[in-house]
Amino acid sequence: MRLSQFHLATVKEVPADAEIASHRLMLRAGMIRKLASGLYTWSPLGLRVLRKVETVVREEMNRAGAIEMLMPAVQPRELWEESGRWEKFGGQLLKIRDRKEQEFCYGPTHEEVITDFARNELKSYKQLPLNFYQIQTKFRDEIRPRFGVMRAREFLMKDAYSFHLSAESLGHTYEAMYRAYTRIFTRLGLKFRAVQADTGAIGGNASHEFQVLADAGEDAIAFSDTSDYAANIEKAEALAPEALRPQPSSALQRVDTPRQKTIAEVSAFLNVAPGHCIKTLLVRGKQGLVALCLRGDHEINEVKAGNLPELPGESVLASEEEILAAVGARPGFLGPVGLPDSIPVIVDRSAAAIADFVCGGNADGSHYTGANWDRDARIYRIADLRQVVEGDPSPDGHGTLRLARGIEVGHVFQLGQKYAQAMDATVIDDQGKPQVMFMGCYGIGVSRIVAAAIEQRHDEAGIVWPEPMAPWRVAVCVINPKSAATVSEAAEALYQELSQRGIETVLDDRGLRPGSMFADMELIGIPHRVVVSERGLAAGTLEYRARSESENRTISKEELIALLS
RNA sequence: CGGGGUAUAGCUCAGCCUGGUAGAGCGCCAGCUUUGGGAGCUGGAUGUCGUGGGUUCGAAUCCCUCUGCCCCGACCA
Repeated sequence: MRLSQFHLATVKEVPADAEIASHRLMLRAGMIRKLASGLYTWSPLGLRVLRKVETVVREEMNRAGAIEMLMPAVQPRELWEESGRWEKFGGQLLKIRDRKEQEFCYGPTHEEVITDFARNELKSYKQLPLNFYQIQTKFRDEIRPRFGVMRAREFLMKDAYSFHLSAESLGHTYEAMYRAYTRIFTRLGLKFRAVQADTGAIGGNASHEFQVLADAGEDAIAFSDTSDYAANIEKAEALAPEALRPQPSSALQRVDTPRQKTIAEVSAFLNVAPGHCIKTLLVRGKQGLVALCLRGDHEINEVKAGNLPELPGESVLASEEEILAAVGARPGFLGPVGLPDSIPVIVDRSAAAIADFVCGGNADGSHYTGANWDRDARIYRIADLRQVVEGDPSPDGHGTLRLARGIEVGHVFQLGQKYAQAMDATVIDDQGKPQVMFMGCYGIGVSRIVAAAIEQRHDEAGIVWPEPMAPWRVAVCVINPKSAATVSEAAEALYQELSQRGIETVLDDRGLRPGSMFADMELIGIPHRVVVSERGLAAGTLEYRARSESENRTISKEELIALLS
C-alpha cells in the first residue's frame, strides 16, 4: 500500500473523555471514529487490524473442526419467546419493528437462531457432533458503553455453537475449543489467562473465560502463585480458615456507638481491628429477609450470594424501610445477635471462625462487643460469601492467591440442554428415540481484542503491535523524495521487492518531513521501519529500526530481507 | 435506571460569574522559504454558540424545557 493512496488520519489531540490508553491511541491513530455512544466507525486502518484478528480466529476455529456460517443480525420475536429470553434479556435487547409492526430484535447473541437452525437441519445422531461458528456484528444496548470499542454497544464477535448427543461429547468439543482459544491468543501475542468462570443461572458443568491481563481491565481475576489455578474473582472460592474458632473469653456487652455506622468508624471508635468486627447485610430472600454476615475486613461477593438457595438468584439489599420494619434498627447498627427468628443468618466461613467479635446491636446507636457464635448468635448456615483477597490460600490447596485485572476476550461455556430443551431440538438416537441435544457455546470479542492488545502493548509514542495484528509489517519511509529522483525510485523499488516477497509493506510516499512521518509510523505501531534517504543511498545501506527498539541499525537490503523472512 | 458533569470552528478548549453582537491553539486552503524527530513566515476560509421557549432595548452569557455526550454504581465478548 502506498500511503499517498490511503486514508491515514492520525490526530494529535483527542477528546478529554477518552480515559484509557487503548481508546486514546485508537482515536489518535485514526483507527476508529465515534458515531454515537457505543457506536464506532472502523477506518481503513482500523479495519486492517480487525481483519488480522479475524483471520487468526478463523484459521484456528477451522483447524479445530468448527464450520463457518452466517446468521441474520435481525431476529424475530417469536424465537426469543420460545427460549423465554424476550423478557429475560432485559434492556440490553434492542427491540425493533418492521413496517408491518412485527417485532424483532437486533441479535445480541445467537443461541435461538442456531438452535432453530439445528432442530430443522439435524435429524440423526449420525450427524453429530457439529460445531458451527460465525464472525458477525452483535448489538447489546449496554447500560454504560465506555472505553471505546472495549465496551461498545455494537461489536464484532466470533460465536460458535456445538451440538452433541451426549454430555461426554460436549466435553470433548469444549476441550478442543479451550485449546483453540489458547492457540488464538498465543498467536496474537497476548499475555492472557484462562480462568474458571461462574456458570450463573444457566448452570452447566464448566465455563472458562479468557482474560487478557491489563490494569485497565474491568474484571478481577485470582490465581495461585504456585499452581495453575485461576478463576474470575466472582467464582474464586474462599476456603474456610484452618484454625478452629477460639472459645469465647469475653462477656457479651452492649456499648454506645451514637454515630458510628461503618466498620471503619466502629473499629476506630472501639479500637478493635476490622477483622474482629462482623458486618451484617440484609438482603431480600425468596421468603422474607436473609442476613449475610462477613468479617469487617472482607467484601461480599454478590455472585456467590446470588447463588445461595435462599436467594432468588440475585442479591439485592433490603431497603432501609424494610429493615426498620423487620429489625427496628437502621443499616449501620445491624448484627446477628438477637435478630428475629424469621431471618436466617448465613455466615461466611471466615466470619464463622472468629470469637469475641464486635457487631451491630440491632438498635440505633449501639453495638455489641464480646459477641460469640452459638452462645449469643445462632448460625443458620455457614457458606462461602466473601470476595477472596490477595494472600488467601488457593482453593486447589497449592500456594496462595494473587489478584490481577483482566479484559475478558473469550468465554467458553457448556450450555447443556437448556436451549435445546426449551426449543425442542432433538435428533433420533441409535434406538430410534428422539434425544434432546447437548450444546456448548464459545464466544470471542474480536473487536475487543484489538483494544486489549493495545492496552497491553503501547508506549509513549503509540501502539506497539504484535506482528500478527499489525496493519502492515514494514514501513518504507522516504526522506525528502523531491530532492532527488533516485531516492523515491529506490524507495519504490524496495517497496516493490518486499511486496513481491509477500512481506506486507506500506510505502510512506506522502512527502512529509521526517519527524511527522516517524511519529505517524510509531503511533500506528508498524513493527519494522526502513528509511530510504540520499545519505543511505550514497553509502549503499538502509536504516532499520524495530518498533520495540529505540536504536537505529544500519543494514544492507539482504540483511533486511533476511530479518523479515 | 439513580447520582454528578458537560454541550462554543473539523479537533482540543477559552469566553459565561459581572448581558453589548465570536476567540485561541491545532487542523484545513494559497504562496514563499524549509527538509533526519510532529518546521517558519505571510495571507485565507470555517460557527443555526446542542434544541425549544422565557426574561431583556439587547442573550453564547440569566431562567425553564427537551436532547446528546461523558463520569460514578448494577450487565457482558
